[in-house]
Amino acid sequence: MPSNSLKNMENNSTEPDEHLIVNRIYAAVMEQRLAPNTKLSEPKLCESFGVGRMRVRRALLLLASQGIVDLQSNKGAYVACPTPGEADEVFSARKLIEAGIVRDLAKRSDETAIAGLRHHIEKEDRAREVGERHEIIRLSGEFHVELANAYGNSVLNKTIRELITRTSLIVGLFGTNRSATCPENEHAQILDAITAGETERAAELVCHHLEHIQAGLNLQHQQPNEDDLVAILGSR
Amino acid sequence: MPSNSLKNMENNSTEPDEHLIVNRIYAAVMEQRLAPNTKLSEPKLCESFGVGRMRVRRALLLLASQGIVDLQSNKGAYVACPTPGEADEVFSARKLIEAGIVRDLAKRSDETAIAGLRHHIEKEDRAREVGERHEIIRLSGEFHVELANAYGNSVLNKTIRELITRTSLIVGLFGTNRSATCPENEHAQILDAITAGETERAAELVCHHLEHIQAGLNLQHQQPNEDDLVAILGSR
DNA sequence: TTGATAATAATCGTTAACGATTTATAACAG
DNA sequence: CTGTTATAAATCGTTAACGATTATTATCAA
Repeated sequence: MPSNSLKNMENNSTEPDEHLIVNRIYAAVMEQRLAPNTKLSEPKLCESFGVGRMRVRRALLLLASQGIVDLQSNKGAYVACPTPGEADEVFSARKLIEAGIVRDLAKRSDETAIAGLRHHIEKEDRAREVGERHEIIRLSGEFHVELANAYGNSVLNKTIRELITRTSLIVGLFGTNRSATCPENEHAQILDAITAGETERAAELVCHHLEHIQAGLNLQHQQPNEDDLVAILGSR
Repeated sequence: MPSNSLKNMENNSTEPDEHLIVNRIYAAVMEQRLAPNTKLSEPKLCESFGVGRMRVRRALLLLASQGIVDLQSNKGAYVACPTPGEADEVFSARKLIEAGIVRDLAKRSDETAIAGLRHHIEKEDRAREVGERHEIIRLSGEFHVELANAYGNSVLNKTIRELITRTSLIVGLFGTNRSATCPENEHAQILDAITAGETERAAELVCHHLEHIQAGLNLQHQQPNEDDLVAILGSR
């Protein structure tokens, strides 16, 4: 029941900023616990996070500026529903940026960064064995965040995080049954190319990797998700 | 007198969004009419744009999320003062993204896009002849925006616009007397490489171009700008 | 005159309240 | 029973007001 997944996000009450709210929603979208078109009503969010309306409103504005939520005037905030055109743009941008990142990473051959990425891939493998769906999805996307992390540029880091979150929305909308995660072992191949210092091959592998994800989508029939049905049929 | 430059920004009262405020401040920063560390007090902005405090506050939040302004708790909003480390990150990110863009542009060889860029360079040349400082600065930065525009990806477009604006702040802080604009004729060289379809050369030219700008900076002595002096000496 | 201290003014952050629009519910005609 | 209309509830956007903090000015001692 993905419509109740907001309940999982209580307030830690440690951070004064509204970035906490943003990060929580980021995480929920990344793990596909928040489906596209889910309504994010202000009163519900206020209660969930235990903060005033202003904080929630600011967080929603930030999320809207990043294409994660859609603010409809006088109607409210909804988790964004990327169009096929936007999906193209996101993948295109990701290919360009991530190819550049791995190219430079392969040039550097930073041992500790590579070790960290290797460790992450092991975590992915273990999660796949156990079969925790949310965990697999989360780690699968997080690998790409870790790539940007290893590069150590906060600007690109932020952009990539944003794009990966939007990718989660795209996969949630257009993805076929088993396309929610990255094709396995491709991450390992990319890392191998980086480790070997093969810059162009690493860049190509990343591009192909993203194209594989894109190929697993069905951009024609934007499948109406379950939440839509719930909204149409009513919940009581 | 750069401290009064806010006066030039009256409200058009056509657009309902607060993006208008954001864009005005963007433009002012790009043309270096708003120097780093300039205080953006809410009452002044409200009056300048003829809007309520909420709008101004939202705009400032958006600008802060993009690193253009710095929100200091209980003190107010100030035009950001990038550190040398941030400057490095901005240039590094720009090199990666813009190199990728021109590489792909050279691959495509889109006639109309090239014609548009050629036209823009002509405008730059004319402005240089006339000697309008603000105009030169604006067009010089805008060429890079036009590159992203030609690529036609709104995601990269937004990111590049953000980075170029931050570059204006960096040049304003660390730039030497005549380093405010891009080295002339380098834009033309880049476009020539794109037109000729020389992908790698175009990418290298862009990187070198950005490195030239970076080389014209003096990251050691962060020159205290005039506005600081005005604030110290008082204005009456 | 210079420096420190106290009082005043201005600004910021937040909360609460109000109208406006939308959505849900209920009543009713066909 | 279906479709429509009218009422009621809920939500959103905005404005106004209130403490709290900061900046400025004025006062006074050295």
